[in-house]
Amino acid sequence: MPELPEVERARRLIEHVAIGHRILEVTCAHDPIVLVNVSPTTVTRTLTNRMVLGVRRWGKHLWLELDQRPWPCFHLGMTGHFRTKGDVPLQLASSPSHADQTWPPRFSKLHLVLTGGIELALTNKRRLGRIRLRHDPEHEPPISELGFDPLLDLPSPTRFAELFSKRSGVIKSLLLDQSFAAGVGNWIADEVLYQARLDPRRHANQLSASDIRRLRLKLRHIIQTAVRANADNTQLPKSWLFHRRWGRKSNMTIQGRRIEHLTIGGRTTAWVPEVQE
DNA sequence: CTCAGTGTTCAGTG
DNA sequence: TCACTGAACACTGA
Repeated sequence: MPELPEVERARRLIEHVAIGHRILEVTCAHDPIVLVNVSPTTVTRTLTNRMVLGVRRWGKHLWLELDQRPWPCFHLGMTGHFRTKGDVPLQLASSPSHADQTWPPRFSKLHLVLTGGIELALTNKRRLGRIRLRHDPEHEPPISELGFDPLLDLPSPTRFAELFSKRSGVIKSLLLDQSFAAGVGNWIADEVLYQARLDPRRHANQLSASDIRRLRLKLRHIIQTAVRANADNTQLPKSWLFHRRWGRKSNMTIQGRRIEHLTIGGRTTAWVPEVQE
């Protein structure tokens, strides 16, 4: 599910419920796909009795800073969610509607009971998420291999243009490349290109200075807007392509203009030729 | 029944 | 080295 804004919401949720609390109990699923090179036993032993000091994010990766290393690192894949048992400000709650009352939830991969009676669970229905242990997450793969985070570390206009001049691939693929821009996923890439009025098939090193300037500002604007909305998609501006990119793929329009679909880099790309060509 | 999906990685090719 | 493709991973819902 998540692109940068959803992961940031998960970060805030965990920060809200876990900072300053100690982990009393850990239940970790036996799932060798989600758990990368680590056993459930080791995860449990590593986390039990630890104090949560911080919650950090870079791109779509999330990790906990504990009072003792190694630290747990998470990637949510397409269907990962953090859920909590107990009251949480509504805007931080995981998915807008989770009528699922069971606890711990279905597809739970990690379940933590913290001091103060708070419980936190990581679910992953489709098992594309990952849990890792790292001594220094920022300086070890996979996080060390990520590019800039558009929210935390957007390059200056000059630097941004430099990055583009060095890449020859198509811009849609470049935006999805996590070693270029960490946290951008399929719908954000399409939204940025639509709002910046750029054909997704253009090559990075053939953009003009003003193309690159628009792209940078839209990247920042779209991510900031989605993060301020706490990744509640219903709150995103009505004018955004986001609201119209899915559904039946025929006869879709935005402001009277036809939405077309292409496959670029193996992903469906929604775009509006009249605006972006 | 089939296929695509708010994602990533790896093998193979040019 | 870089860029691109397709497959794999696993499951649900249109």
